[in-house]
Amino acid sequence: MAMRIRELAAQAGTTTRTLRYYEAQGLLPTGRSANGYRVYDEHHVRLVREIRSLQAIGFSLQDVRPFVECLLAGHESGDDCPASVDVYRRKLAYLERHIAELRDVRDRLSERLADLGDAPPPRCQLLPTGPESDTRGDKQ
Amino acid sequence: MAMRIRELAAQAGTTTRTLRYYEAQGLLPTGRSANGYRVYDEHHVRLVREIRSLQAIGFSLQDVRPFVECLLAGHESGDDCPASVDVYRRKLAYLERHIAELRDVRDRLSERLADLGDAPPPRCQLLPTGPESDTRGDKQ
DNA sequence: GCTAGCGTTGACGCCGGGGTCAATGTTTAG
DNA sequence: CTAAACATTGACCCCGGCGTCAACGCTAGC
Repeated sequence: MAMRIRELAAQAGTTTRTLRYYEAQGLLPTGRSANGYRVYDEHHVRLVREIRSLQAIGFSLQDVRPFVECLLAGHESGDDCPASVDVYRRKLAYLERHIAELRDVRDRLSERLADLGDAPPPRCQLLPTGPESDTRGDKQ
Repeated sequence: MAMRIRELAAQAGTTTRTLRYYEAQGLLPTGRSANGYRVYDEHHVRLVREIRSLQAIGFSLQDVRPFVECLLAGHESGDDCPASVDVYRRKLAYLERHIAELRDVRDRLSERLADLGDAPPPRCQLLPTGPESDTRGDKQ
């Protein structure tokens, strides 16, 4: 089941550039054949898919690292290791905080929107209407 | 009440670099005195504060543009114009979608975390344990 | 032998919102 | 007169996750 980079990209649903980038980030241990070509197999397909799905959930590549190392250490699932679970938990906590904050912003925003119907807009010159009508006498 | 860039930065709680950047983005119409120095007044303080507070809510500088133009058009509040209200509404819609998505992710994540206690981890070689133990015979 | 289509590395570009430096000009206080 | 403290413009740097191009090597089919 050996394959080269283009094939892996196809099977994992990504690009060759991305795979080389993962490798450069230390997330994708890669064998080489005699001519220097990268060689992969179905385990790599699984690994890259894992990375991609974690990314899709919102994990950065740095977040993904523990999962990868867990898989490379021989565990069947990337989240079989405490470091990965930690990442889960931190992400979860971050999500809670973030969701709460966004809700807050949303509430304030919808309140502003609701208030907009009430107050009539009294005109008033805030700035001299633009840079072109230069009626400033700035002698300092 | 005329002031120069450093003073405006202080009053608006930001840096001179940021003010120049806003100006380059067309968000801060700026007068010049005879020596070429930028000249501002209290209206600019108000304007920059408006920009900053909108940014703090999560608006990009592009989002902020309609508010600025609304103020420059002579309205008392930046959200007195339909374009600004539109930005409000789009942001609100975006927030709803985003919050829903994050909640979804959070739920799936906490479910994964909950499942981790159940299944015992059966060992299995996923990849050859690392790049250094090169026991591959890839003659292709 | 030649071309097409793979592969390799290296390097630059992009996006947003500025930080930071450099070289130069101006004003002001001592 | 001079130095400090301000101002100006221009340019490069940062972050993450790649896209894209250049210049080159390998291999297959005709």
